[in-house]
Amino acid sequence: MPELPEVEVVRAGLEPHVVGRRIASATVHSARTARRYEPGPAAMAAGLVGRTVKAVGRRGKYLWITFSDGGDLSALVVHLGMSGQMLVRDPAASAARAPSPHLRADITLTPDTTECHGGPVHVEFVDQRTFGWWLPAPFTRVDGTDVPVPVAHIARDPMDPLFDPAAVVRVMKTKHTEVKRLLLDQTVVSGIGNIYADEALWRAGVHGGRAADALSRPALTRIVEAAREVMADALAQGGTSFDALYVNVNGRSGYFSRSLNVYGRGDEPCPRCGSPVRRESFMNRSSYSCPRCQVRPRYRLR
DNA sequence: TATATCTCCTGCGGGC
DNA sequence: TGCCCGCAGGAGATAT
Repeated sequence: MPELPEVEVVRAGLEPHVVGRRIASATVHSARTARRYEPGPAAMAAGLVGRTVKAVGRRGKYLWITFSDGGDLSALVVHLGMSGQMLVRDPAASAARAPSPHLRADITLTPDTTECHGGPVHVEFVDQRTFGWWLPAPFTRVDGTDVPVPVAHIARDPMDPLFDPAAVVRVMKTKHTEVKRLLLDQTVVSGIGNIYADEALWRAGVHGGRAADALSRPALTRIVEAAREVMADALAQGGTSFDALYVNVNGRSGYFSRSLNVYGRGDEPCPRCGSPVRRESFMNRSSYSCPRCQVRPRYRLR
């Protein structure tokens, strides 16, 4: 599932192929991909044609393409959801084969600046489970940084140079809710999904069901630092992949799933103490933890 | 206002 | 073999 490291791999992979190129054609095949854009998929596609790409940005799990010509909608925000892929193809190769049944949108770009080398490229948005979306949007300034409006409510992620772990800990300390819930709350700290939340909590030795306001500041700091570490490690290995649902722009998978300590390893021995990893239901999804290293609190919130 | 739960969606795997 | 059900989970909407 694309979390921060996976989205960063996609951003870094996309950037050299699209910056300096102009969108020659665009098609948004799925209304669901354009569900957040009121004018609809056809209008979205029409609005993209002729735009020149200046940069590819990211905050947390949100990706955006910035256009150099300004205008009202100067970014295309892309969220990969659970299964979205941004695949860079050779246009001739794309034309020669049958499109993916899960192709939701695609654009063809041609070189527009002298700094841009090579020929046209084709970018496909493939999304099996259709939780992903595209949304053209203007920029706004938040906390001294320009971000697209749909990203304005998203907190800085642990890979952001201006990320402030102490500020995140201060916010967490005020919340009377499970600490894992806060790790998944993108307005508190962004980029963390179910996999990295479980891995960070395991590294910090804290059960995700503990109330954030009942944890000490050092414990919360340990969790936030662990989240940063685990995502940096994952990024170094090209992201996590369990199946073909997460791939980079070339369609290749990352390797970090081999380094996961607890996520998806129910009943397997904890790498630290050997106790069988426990699987629990949390927020309608699975949580994995070590019963010895991460003692479950006696209380239950609510 | 803060927190918790529901809903959207598709494909895979297991059980019957 | 075929059908049904549970599971996976990000994030906005809705409920408490």
